Amino acid sequence: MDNQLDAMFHYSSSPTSPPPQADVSSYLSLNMANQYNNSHADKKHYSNYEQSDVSRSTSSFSTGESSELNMSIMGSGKVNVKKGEKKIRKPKYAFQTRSQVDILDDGYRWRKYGQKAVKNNKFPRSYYRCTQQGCNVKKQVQRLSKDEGVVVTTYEGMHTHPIERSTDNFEHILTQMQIYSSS
DNA sequence: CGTTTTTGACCAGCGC
DNA sequence: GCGCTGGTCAAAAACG
Repeated sequence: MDNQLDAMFHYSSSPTSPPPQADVSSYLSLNMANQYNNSHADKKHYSNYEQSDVSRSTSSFSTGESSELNMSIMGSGKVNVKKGEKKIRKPKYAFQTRSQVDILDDGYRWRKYGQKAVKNNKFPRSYYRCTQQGCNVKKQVQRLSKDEGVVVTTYEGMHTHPIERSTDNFEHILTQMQIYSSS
């Protein structure tokens, strides 16, 4: 199989603050869209994201461990993650890749914390979280029931620590896909 | 034995 | 207000 790679960048509200992941985009010259493309019967609530915000500047997870502690009580619900923030707008970076495997190693260590089956999709969606303390980066992987070979990876937040493994950039990912595909 | 995955339950938001 | 969907937690199982 020819390792074709179709990557698309969805959403982006930081005009003056390119995330670390952006370097990946530069490699493939991804196209940026201003709207989050959901399935068909979407609720388009994703468009609620504001522009100017955040993100990295506010979070600064340096001592963000408290955020996790706050969520210790389920009854209290989630949210309230930011102490001084009133609204929670987190940028998402959807990454659509053509691959038979959903485990695209980007150099970070992820811990799966949930798996839910979504409607209109036969395959469940997996939720991952960066294992590094203080790094609240989340990632979710979903496969399209229509095309098994298409995997949508959505990154949320940005890492505040160096990658343990060699970055490899996207080239290595491509190599990985080749290996998996080859077998 | 420590860490990650699995899985069910739960909560919040939205639509009806 | 109820039901559906999506997102998260947490306990136990699985894995090295």
